[in-house]
Amino acid sequence: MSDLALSTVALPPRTSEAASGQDEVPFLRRLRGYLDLNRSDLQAFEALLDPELRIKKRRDVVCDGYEFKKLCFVKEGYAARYKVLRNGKRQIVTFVLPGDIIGMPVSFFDYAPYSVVAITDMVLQVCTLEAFIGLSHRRPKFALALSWFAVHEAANHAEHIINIGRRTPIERVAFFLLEIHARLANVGCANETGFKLDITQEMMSDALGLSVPHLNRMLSRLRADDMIAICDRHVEFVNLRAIRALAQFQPIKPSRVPTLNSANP
Amino acid sequence: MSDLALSTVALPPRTSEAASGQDEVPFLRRLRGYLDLNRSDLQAFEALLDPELRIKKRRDVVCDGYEFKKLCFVKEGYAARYKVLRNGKRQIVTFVLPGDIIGMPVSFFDYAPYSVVAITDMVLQVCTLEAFIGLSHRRPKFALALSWFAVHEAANHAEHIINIGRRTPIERVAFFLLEIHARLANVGCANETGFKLDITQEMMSDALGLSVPHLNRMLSRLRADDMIAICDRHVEFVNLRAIRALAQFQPIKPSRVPTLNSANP
DNA sequence: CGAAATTTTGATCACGTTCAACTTCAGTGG
DNA sequence: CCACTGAAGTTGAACGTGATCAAAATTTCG
Repeated sequence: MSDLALSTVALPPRTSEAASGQDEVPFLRRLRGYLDLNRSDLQAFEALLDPELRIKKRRDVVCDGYEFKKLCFVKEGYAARYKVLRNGKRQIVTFVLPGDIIGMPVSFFDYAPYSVVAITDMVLQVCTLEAFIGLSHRRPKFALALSWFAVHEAANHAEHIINIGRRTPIERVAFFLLEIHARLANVGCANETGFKLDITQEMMSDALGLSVPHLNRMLSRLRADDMIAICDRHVEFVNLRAIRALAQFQPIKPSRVPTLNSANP
Repeated sequence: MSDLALSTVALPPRTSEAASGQDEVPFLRRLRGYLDLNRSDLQAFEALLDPELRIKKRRDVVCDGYEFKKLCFVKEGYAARYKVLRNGKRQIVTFVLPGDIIGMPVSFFDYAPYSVVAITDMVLQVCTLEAFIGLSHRRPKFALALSWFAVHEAANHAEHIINIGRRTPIERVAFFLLEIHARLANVGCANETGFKLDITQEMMSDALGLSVPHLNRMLSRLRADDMIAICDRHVEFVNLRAIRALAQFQPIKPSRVPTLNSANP
């Protein structure tokens, strides 16, 4: 519970409440998975943020080929990072979930190499990349957190590569569902055995490199085999053990940033 | 040869020479693509390094499931990061080239999520992850460099996802060759229009999610269509424009770390 | 030089794409 | 309230691509 009981403890209960409470924003929850943040860190971080930004479903947040230099911490909603090829085919590189950062990696390039589209209505906390860099110089732990973030992202991508490269379609779909569930659970947006899947089958197929009909058949088969149950976009894992075995799913999560005897310049 | 000319030595012209010279180690070349390093930075970095490590071809450097907490900066040689599935199929997530870091991302997990095998004999510069973290606290620019590194890696993975997800086999192979070439060229290990490809077709097929025979046919076709020429493992792009068009290849490289008015703690 | 690894070629066939039609459902205006 | 629209999900049939298996040719290496 009280991961931050150690902060400084100046204030009575408020701090620890907000610090570890259910109502914390997903991004900070994610950060706390990587390292400890004291109250001063939090204040410094929050000082960077612009007012909350609300994005409508279906809006492109980032456009392939245009400059974009912001970090948008996703508080609510889903997005998809994608690219369309000449032949009209679209590949979704990854789904951006609460606790993820839109602008990672696009803001690290002169021109965004991908587009990002909002799948649902979204709420974002925004700061400029420059501001975050500034913070990183003053408090290196934020730079390290950024590294951990990026590494985590790379590892997720690696899993995705393995998934579409060498798994059969049925395994691929199973793995995908488990992965999304794990990522949502990691930021407190899913329960033990199920989650809300606000993603159309067309998008899933574009993420998994399958055709829509075939993806549909695979989902049907998972249902027929009593692995999952779907009721208006809520996915429930009926037989978690079985589907994990099928997908050969192993949850991926980076270790914490090692804490030395801290900053001594 | 004189990669370390810059180490202690207080000589005037040597420094700037070594700083941008052809003979610099690939990793530092890579770093310099992200940000400026002064002599003091270099010394601090080199102080972390263990003696050079030589690895024999075919050796596993990292083993899936075991702890590994080092950063190995590749000076010479190629490696492959991979995972094998239950059915015996292997997916190569990415090839590790000079200037890359073995241990990224595996060292950021409690247990390595992938294996890494040396494809050729290798020369590595090694330090512990902890030591690098320490340096990052003292000099935040290294933490930022690490972020840029990880982001670059994630972006390369994203390209790989797009490649195997939505490109046809022939485009896939073409893209792959262009990508490897670009990455080698970025650290000075390839010439304008060709490069040494020390990777068996079996490995390529495991990276691209194709069968060996089919990969072979695609390579033949690229040769027949006068896109490439291969002479004992040296690939030459005969018609660079054509193959780029075929692959829809766009080189990917992160912008530089923005320099504010620098560290003011 | 012999053995093993790698590349190349061929024949067959299953799998997943493609294309098409149909269903279901939510939203909208007459 | 119902007809209309468009998006999303579902099902079927036919086709073609790329996997699979097998074997030969070639190269690499001990």
